[in-house]
Amino acid sequence: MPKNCNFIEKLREVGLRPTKQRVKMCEVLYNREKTFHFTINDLVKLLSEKMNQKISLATVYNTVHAFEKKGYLKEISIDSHKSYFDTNTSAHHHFFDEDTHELIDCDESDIDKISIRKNITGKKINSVEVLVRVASDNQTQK
Amino acid sequence: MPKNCNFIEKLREVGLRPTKQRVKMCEVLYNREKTFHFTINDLVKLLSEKMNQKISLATVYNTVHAFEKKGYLKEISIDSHKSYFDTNTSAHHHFFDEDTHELIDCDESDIDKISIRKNITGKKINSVEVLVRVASDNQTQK
DNA sequence: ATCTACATTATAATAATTCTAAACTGTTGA
DNA sequence: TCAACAGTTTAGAATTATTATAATGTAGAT
Ligand SMILES: [Mn+2]
Ligand SMILES: [Mn+2]
Ligand SMILES: [Zn+2]
Ligand SMILES: [Zn+2]
Repeated sequence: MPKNCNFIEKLREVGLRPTKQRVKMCEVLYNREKTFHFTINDLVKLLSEKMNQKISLATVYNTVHAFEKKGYLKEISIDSHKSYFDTNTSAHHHFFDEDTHELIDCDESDIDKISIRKNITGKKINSVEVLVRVASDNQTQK
Repeated sequence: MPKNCNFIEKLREVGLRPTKQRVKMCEVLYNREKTFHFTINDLVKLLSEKMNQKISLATVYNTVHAFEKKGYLKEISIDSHKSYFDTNTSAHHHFFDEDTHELIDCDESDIDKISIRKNITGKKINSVEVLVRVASDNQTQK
């Protein structure tokens, strides 16, 4: 989603009422250069601290899920104990930094197309995603 | 872990006291032909219903995490809302059936080795795992 | 048999998420 | 323009998964 676009229009296009809470959340999520990976907690903090916007927690959850359903956000499973969301809704792979708990997008050139030779009868493949877990390289005892 | 092995010995080997709760959990987890993928709830149900073994929920959590730390179990992140564990602790890929919420192991021949061309300075790769989400193929409107 | 460190248990506490029901607001069309 | 309605927000309660607490029990050693 480009910078400075009209979030009111965007929301209307998918049938979401452009309430001020939703518009503010769009600003936080999409007025940025790069993909944003976040937890609900990250988002609540950004809204209250950086944006000075008091939004009830229930609304943050509701809105995130509304955005997810409309294709504005994608949920990423990295850690069974917390939900991560991604403003990059296309199919893509991730690095996960186990030290900082940060997600990093891969692009096409980082990982070759995965070829799946297994087939499950009656089932179709919905997605194929790779997760590369990394951590600091601290056994350099030269 | 092979069938009918001596769980008491196995537990001692890694420094876990073979209490009756732990041995019973070993039986449920490892006396089976194939890899077992489960949630804590699945395991509690099996213990109480099938094995007629009353074990406190805290013990099930404690023991699962003790087994995880000792390399008897591996946690799998599939769904941010629930923890899945796997008796197959080797590096391997999965299919996840979104209809039944079942995990299926891939073997070597199912997916080629993944080549990672991205490098993050100061970080080493801990694991590379693929998750293939599948669901029933219901758009056969011939 | 006794001792001690570790394990189990019931229960309370915490954390993430969802529900509820009342108040509020964007949109529509008279 | 503005009443009416449907959809939205909200505070707070409820629910669910998980972890902590502290008393009791037990495996393994002597
Ligand atoms: Mn969710
Ligand atoms: Mn866990
Ligand atoms: Zn991403
Ligand atoms: Zn597995």
